[in-house]
Amino acid sequence: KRRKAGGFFDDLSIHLYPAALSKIRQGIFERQIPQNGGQLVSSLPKSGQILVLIEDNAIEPARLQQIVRDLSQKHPNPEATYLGMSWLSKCLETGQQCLFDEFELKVSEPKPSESNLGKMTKKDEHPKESYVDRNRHKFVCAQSSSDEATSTHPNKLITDELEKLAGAYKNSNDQWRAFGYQKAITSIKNYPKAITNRDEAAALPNVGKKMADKIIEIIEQGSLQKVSEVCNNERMQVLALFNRVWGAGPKTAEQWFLKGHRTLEDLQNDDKLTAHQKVGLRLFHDLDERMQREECTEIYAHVQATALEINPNLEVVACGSYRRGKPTCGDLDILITHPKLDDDLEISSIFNGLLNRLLEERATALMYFTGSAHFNRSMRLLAIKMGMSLSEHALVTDVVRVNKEKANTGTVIPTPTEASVFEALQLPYRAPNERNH
DNA sequence: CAACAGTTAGC
DNA sequence: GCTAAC
DNA sequence: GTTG
Ligand SMILES: O=c1ccn([C@H]2C[C@H](O)[C@@H](COP(=O)(O)OP(=O)(O)OP(=O)(O)O)O2)c(=O)[nH]1
Ligand SMILES: [Mg+2]
Repeated sequence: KRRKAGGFFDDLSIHLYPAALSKIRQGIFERQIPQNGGQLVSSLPKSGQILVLIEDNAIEPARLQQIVRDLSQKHPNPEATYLGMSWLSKCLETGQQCLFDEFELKVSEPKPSESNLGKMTKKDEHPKESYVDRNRHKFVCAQSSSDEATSTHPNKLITDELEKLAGAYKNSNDQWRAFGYQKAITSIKNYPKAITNRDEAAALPNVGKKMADKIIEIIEQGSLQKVSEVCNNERMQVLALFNRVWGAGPKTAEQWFLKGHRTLEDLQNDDKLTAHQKVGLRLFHDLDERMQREECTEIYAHVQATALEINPNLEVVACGSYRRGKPTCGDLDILITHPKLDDDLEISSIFNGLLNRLLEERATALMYFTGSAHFNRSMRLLAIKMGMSLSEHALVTDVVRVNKEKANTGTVIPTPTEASVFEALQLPYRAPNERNH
């Protein structure tokens, strides 16, 4: 492990560019470079000699060129040298600093024949559908939510059992396994017939081999062995209870359990609660219940009236499950905006700027706050696949992601209405009550 | 084997 | 930076 | 957990 004197990377500053670089290779290189005298640089400096290493193993030359071009524009540094990662591999193999020669990546202008214009004509000749165009209909945001198929559908026994596992995994900090279960459960709920065999199950979207086996076990045995193994123990029961405290999640629940806490009373006697958790405990039973829609209507009327007394021009909209028409609501989500038309010279330019944003962001904020959460995640995932990004602030296009990180933040698409957001994503419009996913 | 949404706030 | 919330 |  000790740093060798006279290593073959002595006095070299090296940056590993993460695009297309697997975590395993990255780990190896991050250990090897300092061991041989090199200096790892985590961010790109504006000046000074630096070697920028880019994965060139199994990557299209055009993509490689694009990365080099982007880098030299975003982090201009005349003393930077761009090299393929294979140079590093060769150095490590041969135990010496190899010549840059064929490994050096030069910044080149995109060839006119490869430009967008060229691509467009090529596309027109072969109107092959893109991945997104072929799969857009599979996103839940492209479909209307089935109005409560959830309580009556023919595979209820199966989804009830799987939901127990999904919840257990969520409560124990296995969010992605829980996410996988949840997607499978949604597919099963939308399937109109009672499932009878393994292939039928595995044919459903987001149901793989392991899930299909579980489904068959539930059909044949009436229950799943795994459910009792995972859920029926003190730890899981206590985690489920603690996760219902507002302000506590899987991590805190686990800590509390390890500290020896088992009941809400134990928690109340803990002197290390956050402000949120104290509220969560005090209102535990209140927050655990959902309100009737009618109660929300009353609360909304009160909030709206109060807001309008302050400024009669305010727009006050009830969002969340209420706007989606649900008969019960966990809370009431209210979006307040200001329908500003012209800059008001009576107030500061900073405040005018904020009011303009309130107007520009109204539709994306309304989309976000109306949900459901699952619907939002689906629509945001579709945006990613289309090279865009959707948040409560804006829909942005031409986003370039390098390993999920945004390398280019893109351009805001104006979206004056909810319908314009659906349109930009080439989705059929869905009214709020069709977003109950 | 990486991705599975994107943001804000408390501590 | 981690954790939790929306 | 499933997918590409
Ligand atoms: O993880 C989340 C949680 C919420 N939201 C959005 C969608 C959701 O509809 C809205 C309000 O959140 P809330 O938790 O109140 O959900 P809800 O849909 O109103 O359901 P509930 O009846 O439980 O309040 O915020 C998200 O985008 N992501
Ligand atoms: Mg709500």
